[in-house]
Amino acid sequence: MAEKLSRDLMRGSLDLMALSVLSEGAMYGYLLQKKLREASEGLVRLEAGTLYPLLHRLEAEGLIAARWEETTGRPRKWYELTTAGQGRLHEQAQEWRAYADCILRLLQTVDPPPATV
Amino acid sequence: MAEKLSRDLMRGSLDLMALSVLSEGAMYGYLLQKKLREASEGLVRLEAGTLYPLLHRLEAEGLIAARWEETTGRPRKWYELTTAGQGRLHEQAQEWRAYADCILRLLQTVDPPPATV
DNA sequence: TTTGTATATATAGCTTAGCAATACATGGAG
DNA sequence: CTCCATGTATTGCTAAGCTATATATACAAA
Repeated sequence: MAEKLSRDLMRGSLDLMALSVLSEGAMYGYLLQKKLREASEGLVRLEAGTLYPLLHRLEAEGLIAARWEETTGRPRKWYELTTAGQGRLHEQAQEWRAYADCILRLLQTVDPPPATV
Repeated sequence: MAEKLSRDLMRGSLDLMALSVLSEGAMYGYLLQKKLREASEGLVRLEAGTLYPLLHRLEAEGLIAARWEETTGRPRKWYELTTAGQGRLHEQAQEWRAYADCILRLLQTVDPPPATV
């Protein structure tokens, strides 16, 4: 299992990651947590104290919609992307790519990859 | 001029960016601020209230060393990478690349680029 | 039956990074 | 002389992620 990323590195990208995973389809929190951990190969491990406030915040912003499912077995709160959430996802994805390009360009001058002979 | 990145996006990467720019050579704060802004094409604009506490923090961690230069013109505080700082720079650069790979992989499934015909 | 564990959600409080606002001082241009 | 870019610094605010804690259920093991 890869080492977990530092908390500050993930800051500001967790919204994007959550929206991204949720774009696969409706999901409840605990499942999202596991999916994100698997999709990131263990790099991103959301703690419960991060996960639920995050979901509440996204819901308050109207980016995801929640629905309790209490009939089948254990009660779970299912979330899905709203139209606004899909829009935000694409915006943030684009911003993130620009951001990554910028940093990777910076790092290139610092830590050049081994010359290809 | 490109739009400034959201504050949270940069969080956790500013240390890396500062160390990265400082790896070009000794520099004082105000110059670092400008260099980073130019190198990022305006995406990363450090505010003074971010810049100086950041430098103090890096110095307290022993990653950069400071020296006042008061003889020539305006007094300036020059910083340069320590050996520890160079090590940290390479560590964080590697961590950052892993992080970027992870997110870009996530985004790929979400927002596939237009098919190349 | 009881006990333990993974599942499932939630919140209070702490820490900390980036920022706005403010302060102070200097060099050079007009 | 005045104004502005330069140059460093600090106080206090905000907000995100985390730790710790709380609560409750399904299921398996003893």
